[in-house]
Order: sequence, then structure tokens, then C-alpha cells
Amino acid sequence: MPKTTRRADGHPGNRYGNRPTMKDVAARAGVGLKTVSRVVNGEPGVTPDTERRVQEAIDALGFRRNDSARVLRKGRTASIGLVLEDLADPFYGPLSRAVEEVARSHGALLINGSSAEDPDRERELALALCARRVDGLVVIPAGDDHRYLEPEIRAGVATVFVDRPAGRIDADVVLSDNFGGARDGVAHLIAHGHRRIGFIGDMPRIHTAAERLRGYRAAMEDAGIPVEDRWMSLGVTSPERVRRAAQEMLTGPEPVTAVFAGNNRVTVTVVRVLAEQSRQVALVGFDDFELADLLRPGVTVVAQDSAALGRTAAERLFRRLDGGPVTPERIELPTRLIARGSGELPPAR
Amino acid sequence: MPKTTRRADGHPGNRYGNRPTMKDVAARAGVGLKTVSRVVNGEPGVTPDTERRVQEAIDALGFRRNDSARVLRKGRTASIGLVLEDLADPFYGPLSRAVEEVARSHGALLINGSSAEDPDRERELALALCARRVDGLVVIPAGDDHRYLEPEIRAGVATVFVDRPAGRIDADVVLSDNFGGARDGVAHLIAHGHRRIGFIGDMPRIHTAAERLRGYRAAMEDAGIPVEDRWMSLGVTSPERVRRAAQEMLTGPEPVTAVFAGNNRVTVTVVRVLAEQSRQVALVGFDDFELADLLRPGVTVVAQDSAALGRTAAERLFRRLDGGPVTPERIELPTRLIARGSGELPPAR
DNA sequence: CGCGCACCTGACAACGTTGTCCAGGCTCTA
DNA sequence: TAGAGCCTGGACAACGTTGTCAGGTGCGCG
Repeated sequence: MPKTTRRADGHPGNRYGNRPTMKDVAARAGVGLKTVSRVVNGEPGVTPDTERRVQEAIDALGFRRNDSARVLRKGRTASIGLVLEDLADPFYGPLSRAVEEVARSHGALLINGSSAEDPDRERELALALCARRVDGLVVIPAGDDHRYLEPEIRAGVATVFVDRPAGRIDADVVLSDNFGGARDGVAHLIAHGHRRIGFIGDMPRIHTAAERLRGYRAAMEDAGIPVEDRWMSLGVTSPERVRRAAQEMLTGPEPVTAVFAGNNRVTVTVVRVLAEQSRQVALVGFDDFELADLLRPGVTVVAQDSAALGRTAAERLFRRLDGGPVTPERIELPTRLIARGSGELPPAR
Repeated sequence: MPKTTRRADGHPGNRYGNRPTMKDVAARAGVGLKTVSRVVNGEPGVTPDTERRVQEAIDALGFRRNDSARVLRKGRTASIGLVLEDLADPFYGPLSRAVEEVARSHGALLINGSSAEDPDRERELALALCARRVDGLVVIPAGDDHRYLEPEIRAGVATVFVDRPAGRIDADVVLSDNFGGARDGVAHLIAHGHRRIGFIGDMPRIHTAAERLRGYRAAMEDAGIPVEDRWMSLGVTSPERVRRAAQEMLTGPEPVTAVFAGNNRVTVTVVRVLAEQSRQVALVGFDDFELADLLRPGVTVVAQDSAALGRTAAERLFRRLDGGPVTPERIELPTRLIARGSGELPPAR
């Protein structure tokens, strides 16, 4: 009995409504399958006349090569994955864009997803990307145990961590000098006469937050200032809690005269709180943000270059893909203190 | 002669260093290929004991299903593509994030790329995504001719345009009420006594820019105010040109007393210019931006909900994928005027 | 005129997975 | 105890592409 249909087995058909394949193009152009493949891929060895016929068939049928099949055959996908925390956070926009630019310059596409700071979701996403057989992975860690990536890395998925180091595995990482930046920022406040300086930051289980806290402590210690517990507020993330934390350290018998904000979200909230205060309080924030210069006073910040972080990581990833270094490395990018006014206010009262 | 190698033909090997396949797992577990497939996909019909053996083999080998092969067989990729203008632009962050959330809730991954406002690049990207056989496409148009997508759409790629309508094809589109929003914003200025009102916007070839300009003209006409050419500056994008345009309309014998800014980048630059002026000039901007309330005066804006745009578009896309509507539709989302001070200033001088 | 050579072209297998279908073993009932 | 039915497991083909290799054609040169 002859085959009556192209779908002799139960193949569910194709949700794209039976797109034309190279076989169809070949049939229409009256050439062999492989010749179509050659034309599509611009390989040499095809007469201009044949090429024209094939091209016409391609246009007539609206053929588009199926990259899934191609990947299956070739083993590389020309795509890299990016797992980040939140695309809507302005800090990650430029980073993501930078990674994309580098990928583009290497002819690769970018697939990305947000972990929403949830370790399980990070893991799920990263593994889904590996199942897609991305050539490489840029990860902004949410969790602190990345052993789940070991088989993948061993299997050849180039992996680079950004912004925070990987947990419990040895891998490339690109980060800002969080410790040094925070220390410089706090030292800047001390240099302007402050001694009672508050610190509001994220949970210390997050590497960046811990490093910045360490920088704060180091600067205070260098200046011989004992730190009091009520000056520090750790693990606050929601605007409401930041607000309350700030208000608390600004009241009482010996209120702080300056605040160091551990990240841009904290900074913004603190700016709001300070705007409601009658006396002037100095402020230095970690992370730059748009319009910081337009506020009165302008907000002094320790700026990190998120685009440079992304670019550096992606470049390292592709160097690895091109057969580059095999020893995992830790790359630290410097931060920059930008004085705009708020960090130069003298202690009030 | 027996086969001596798994790579009898010239298959280039695999950049992932010969990852284990289901065949390898099957061999190690001492079961058939299909049984492994069943375990991996959680299909019924496998004894607990067999399942355990297979699972052990999977863990021991670090096996991960190859989705390329799966896609090739099944015809769906469970991924959608997003072509936007610039990931680093804060307007697109929430939009992108919203699309991702919807995709995630449907078990799909998001692949995205930036067109950088370049029609060729938009086309190139969209077609690359189609070659990957994404199930659907969300496009923020950079160009004004999308006929190149016709074969794809016909082939079943669910496509929804966002923020700007598609050019020369009939397709779903989700956008903000740019015309109404701009008209309301300008009317707001008029209601506060302004008559000489400037407009600074993007190139009118961009749909949103044209609509907002139309809204400006409509509001002026409704109020019976003839618009003078020197009040309008179109097609300016770089901060320098925006700056010059603003300065020009603010000088001379009859300077404008208020400015309507056509998008958030323009607004920010205009804020800077106004801060340098001695007299007060009213300002309403299209698009909200972070910290707009913290400036003095707060910046009055016509806000559009970029997350809602993304969510609406993605939901429509998946409804289409689930066999939903076939008639292309145009969905318009309302804007909201947020008064913060800058738009309520009376005309100066 | 014939041989060799260069160049085009196409048949075929393989990439890793999943749908179909059948074989074999088991249980349950008459 | 035999037959019917059910359940588990595996062989096989097919998805659409690309690498290899061999066949065929036309040309130039001896």
C-alpha cells in the first residue's frame, strides 16, 4: 500500500500550518534538495541560472529555513541566554542591551528571562535555556548555589556570572568593586565632617549588599568611628520599610547626619524621606540613576557602569566560545564617585 | 563492515562536547529509548522501578533533553519573540517584563532583540525569530512596511504589534491613545491660561509622534488658537537638538509660556533647559518617568501604562495561539493625566 | 579523438526526539 | 487451567536540515 500522506505516522502536523520545506522548494524548482540547501546558505558551486530558479521558488513559497533542524544537525544555536533579576529595573536595561550588542556582533541572538530574585526560578530558567542548547549563558545570580549548572558547564555551555559571584562552583564572574565603592562613598561623607552615618541596604545574603556593608564598616573603622547598631538597617527592600528605617535613624537624641543608601531603589526612597525633613541630611547612594543631577540638591552617588558589566561578561563568554581561556577568572570593575551636592552637605545641628 | 563510530558522516560533532542523549541514558539504564522519553516527559505507563533506574541514569550522565530535536518533532517551540526598540529605554523595561510574565504563565520563553529604531534591523530580527520558529511575535515597529511578515503570518506565526501600528498589512495592534492623551495634555495647559504653547516631538514618520502632534493641533484648534510654525519642533531626537529647539522657542519677542514634550527623553531634556531659565515656563510631558514627582516643580505628565500595553498584546497573542480570534483588531488603551505642578504654572510675563 | 579534470548536482545518512504500533508477560475470570 | 484483556516496553519511522560522496556533464589538451 503506497503512502497516502506526508504524515504517515501520527506527527501532529505543524502549528505553522505546514510551512514549505527545502524539499518543497526543490520540487518546485526542479532541483535536488541539497542544491536548495546550498543556495539558502550561500555555498559555492551553484550555477547562476540554477540559483535564480531556486530563489524564485523560495520567494514564491515563502520558504524560511527551519533553524531547529539546522541546530540539530550543526550542534550550535548561535544564541546565548541571559538570566537576570528584573528587566523592568533600570539597572539591568543597559546591561541587557550591552550583552545583546555583543551577541549581535557575533551573529548570535539573545534569549532572556527574569528570575525575580527567586533562586528556584533562576534555576528553572537557566536549565530551560540549556535545554534550548544556547551556546552560552550570562547569569545574574539570584540563588547562592549553582552546582546545578555543573553538568552544563562540563558539557561546554560557556557560562559567565555578572554582578554577583556564583555560589559553590568555580566560574567566571564580572562584578563591580562594591566594597571599594561603598568605602569611598562613606569616606566621602566622613571627609565632609560626618560621624553619625546611617546605612540602609539589602539582605546581606545578597553578595553585593554584603560587600557594600563591608565597605561601610571599613570606612568607619578607618576613621576610628565605632558603628552603632541603630545606624544600620539591613534586608529592607520595600519602599515602606526603607521609609520607616530612614525615619527611625533620623529621629531620637542622636540622629544620623548622613545616610549611605545601598542601592538605587533605596536611594530614591531616601530622597523622598529627606525631602520631608526640616533639617538637611547628607546622602550618598550606590548606583547612579537618571535625573540624579536635577534634584535639589543633586544626589551624590557611587556609580557603577552596568553596560560595561554586561559588555565585559559577554565578551568573555564569546572569547570562551572561540576556544579562549579555560581558567575561571574574577573580573572587578571600578566604581566612580560622582559628587552632586547631597554628599557634600555638612552635618546639620 | 561494522560502524566504528557514532559519527560515520562528517557531522561536526557537537560544541557541547557530546552531550548524552536519550539513547545513552537508555543504554545505561538497560531500557528502551522510548521508555526514557516517557520518563523525561512524565508520560504514564512506566513501572516505578523502571522509572527509578532511568532517573538514576539521567542524573549520573547529566542528561538534558535537546529541545531542538523536540521542536523539530513537535512543531511548536513554546517560545515567543519580542522585537523592541531599545531595551535600555525605561519605557520598554516594564513592557518587556509584562510580555515575559504572560509568556511564562503560558509556559513559554521569551526571545528578544532591539531594533535600535532601524527598519532593516527590525526586519532582520523578526525574520531570524521566525527561522527559530517562535510560536508568536510581538513587534514594536521601527519601519513602516511590514509586508515582509505576510508569509510568516500566513504560515501561522501569531503576530501582534504594540505601541505603533503595522505598516501596509492588516494585523493586531495594541497602542495608547496618543492623540487623545496629547490633546488632553495641551488642553490642560490651555485651561491654565496658556496660549503660546510649544511642541517638541520626534519625527512625524513615527506613528506615535504624528498622533501626538495631531493631538496638539486639535487642542489648539479647539481653543481657537492659531499655531505658529516656530512653536513646533519636529524630528528632534538628540538631547543637543532638543535643547536648542527649546531655547529657540523660549527666546524672541513672543516666547512660548508653556511646552508640551512629545516623549520622555524630550521631557527630561526640557526639564534641564527650563531649570536654567529665570522665568517659569509650564511643562507637560508625554510618558511618565521615575522621580517626576521629586523635581521642583513636579512634572505634569500624560502617562501611558507600558506594562499594560505589553500584557494586553501578549494575552492577545496567546489567545490567537489557542485558536482564538482571526480578525485583526486595533486595541487602544487610555492615557492618564497626572498633575504635579509643572503643568499648572500660570503663563509668566 | 580520447582522456583527465574541474565543476555541478543529487542520493543518502545522520542529528535527537516523539507518535504509532505490536509483542510479550501478567492478571483475572470462567 | 485456558482464554481474554490489560499493561509495560521497545522497534521503527519521521520531523527538516547538512556533510559526504559519487555520478554526470562539458571542456581543454595531448
